[in-house]
Parts: sequence; structure tokens; C-alpha cells
Amino acid sequence: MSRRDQILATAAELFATRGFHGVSVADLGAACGISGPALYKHFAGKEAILAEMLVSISEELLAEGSRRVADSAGPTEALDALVDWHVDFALHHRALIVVQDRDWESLPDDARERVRTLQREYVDLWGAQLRLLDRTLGLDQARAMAHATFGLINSTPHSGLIPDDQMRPLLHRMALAALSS
Amino acid sequence: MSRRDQILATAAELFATRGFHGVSVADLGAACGISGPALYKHFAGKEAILAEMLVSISEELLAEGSRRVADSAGPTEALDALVDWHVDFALHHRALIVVQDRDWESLPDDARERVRTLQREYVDLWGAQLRLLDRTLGLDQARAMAHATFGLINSTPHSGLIPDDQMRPLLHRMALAALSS
DNA sequence: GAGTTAGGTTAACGATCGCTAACCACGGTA
DNA sequence: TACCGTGGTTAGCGATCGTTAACCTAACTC
Repeated sequence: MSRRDQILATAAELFATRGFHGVSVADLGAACGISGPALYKHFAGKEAILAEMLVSISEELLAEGSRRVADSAGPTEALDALVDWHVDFALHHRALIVVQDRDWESLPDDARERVRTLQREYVDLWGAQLRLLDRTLGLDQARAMAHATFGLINSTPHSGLIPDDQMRPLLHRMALAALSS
Repeated sequence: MSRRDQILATAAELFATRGFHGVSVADLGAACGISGPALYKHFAGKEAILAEMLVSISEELLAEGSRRVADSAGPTEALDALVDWHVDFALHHRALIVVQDRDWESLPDDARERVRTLQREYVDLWGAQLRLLDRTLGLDQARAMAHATFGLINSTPHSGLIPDDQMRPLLHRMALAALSS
């Protein structure tokens, strides 16, 4: 893992527990084993670290989500694949999930707009499958259902009460039940 | 509404959108129509504002939740009443819901411990009803299910895609379906 | 009418913030 | 061997932070 990647991973953990404004560049540097100003050899600034983190995970969520939908035979199978993917992502990147919906307001304008666009596409990816299952569902209602399901799955990092191999099927089952209601 | 209450309400809005560390006392004072240092006539410090905010909503959630469970005939009715209460609270206090699970790490030690205790009791209130419905459910599994449901309902403030009178039944239906899965 | 209190003000303090400047060590290369 | 880019260091800058101090004014009380 390059130093750059180490900084991104460490920043995700620190931002997740203390918030973007609650972590100083000196803190972040120290957690990486270097001094604060050394970070500027790898990133343009503190905001640039947050931006790269959030843009890349938004892209990854959307890309793999799109792939899974394309590989599915129908909306039921697609939603199952989407839930599986999102649960897997949330369990493997707890810190990133927390940072994404907590600190995206701290992004510089261009990155914030990019993340918002990617997230909207990801929500609509879910919404489209929901509307194929229920033709009476409105666009915004489908979006709201997708959003609520993200909330359900993303709440995982806060708890961590049971081991992952129990948490995964539990979240999968609850999410599908909520979407099918 | 007293000035004290105005400060608490304004702080909830600002903390919700910019985070605890992202709001200065000067910002908060200005949003209340007074100067920054004037806040110290009403609160011991910035952290004390956050503490009062989070402790009081944790107490309110637990108190009304307990009341609704006590007034219910059985676990199914109790869970329905709990969902109804939580959805109602989340829709009426969007800002507080956001601050509660974003900035509780910024609380001073004693308040953080108090909030954690109240939240644990609230989670167990839900968990107990879930375990009455399904005797095979473990304690931590029931807690995890309650937590996931909070995530589903609490995600509402982020979206706001559809009006409240549509959002309320949607969340209620999804939450109950998830809990009954 | 004098005194007290509640609720404001501005000024300023020390700490900490993000960031830049200046410098240094080292590995690869001409 | 001379040189240059990479990735570090420490010192320090200006801005902003939470907080305190000193002061002011209006309302209420004895």
C-alpha cells in the first residue's frame, strides 16, 4: 500500500470517529507516522483528501451497482444483487460509509457536486428496479424507499453488535423485506 | 420561546448541517441575533449546548417509548406504537436526529455516558418486544435489528423527497416489514 | 431613589487551525 | 561525481477558535 493510500485509509478512520473538522492535519500525519505538513507532498490540502475519498467510493458504489443490475435477469434479482452489494460494501468499508453521509457538506464545491450527482444516479439505479416491480410507484417515492434502505444498511457501522457473518444475512433479509413492503 | 430554547433550536439546525466542529460560537450567536460571547450568559460553553440537546432528546425518546409499550396489549401492538412514535419524532425533529448520531462523539465525557445509557435502554425497549415475538432471537440480534430500523427511519432527514404525509406511512410500512422479516 | 440582577456589548487572550517556507537526506541517473 | 526529484523535517505565518474580562443598560426590588 502506497503512502497515499495509507493516508486515505487512515483519514477515513479518523474522520469517521471524530468528524472532518475534528481531525487536524497534525493528527492525521501522526497517525500515519509522519508529520502534519508532510501530507502536502501527497495531497493539495485537507479538503482534497476528503474529496478523493468520497468521490472514489461514490464512483465504486455506482459502477459495481450498475454492473450487478446489468447482470440480472429481472428487477427482483437486480434488487437482491444491489442489496447484497451494498451490504458487502458497508461491512467492508464502515468508516467510509460513516464519512460519506456525515462530512459531505465539508467538501469543496466541485467535489460536492460530483458526489451528489453520483449518489443521485445510484439512488435512481435502485429506484428504477423498484418501479419495475411496482408500476404504481412514483419516482420520488421510489427514491425515498431506496434512501431509507441505505439508512438501514448503513446504520451497521454504528452498532457492530454481532459478527459480520451474522450481520450480513440479517441486513439482507431486513432490507429486502422493507423494499418489498 | 425563551432565548435559551431559541439557542438550542438554532444550534440543532446549524450542527445538523455543518457539524458541531463546523459551527463557531460566533456563527451560532449571529444566527440567534446576538453576539457570540452572549451565549455564555445562558450556557457554560459550547459543549454544554450540545450536551443539553442530546441528553434531553434521548430522555424524551425513551420516556415516550416506554409509555407506548406500557399502553400496548402485546408485542405486535407495542412495535407498531414504537415505530409510530419514532417516525413521528424523526419527522418533527430532523435536525436533532442528525446531530444525535453524528456529533455524540463531541460530547463531554459525563454527557456522552448518559446519552449512551439512555440509548441502550431505548434499544433494549425495542429488542425486548422483538424477542417476545420471536423467542429464538438472541439479545444482540434483537439489538442489531432495532438499530437497523433506527437507521431506516432516521435516514429521512437526509432526503426529504416527498411530503411528510406520504413519508410517514412509507417509513412506517417499511420499518414494520423489516422488523417482521 | 439606590442597589441588584439579567442579558447584552466589544476587546482581547492563548491555543489551535490549515498551510507555506526553507531546509535536508537519499536513491537513481547522466 | 555531480545532479535532481522524492519525501521527509522544523519553524513560523495569519486566521480562527472557545473563552474570559470589563463594561453598559434597562428592569425590577427594597
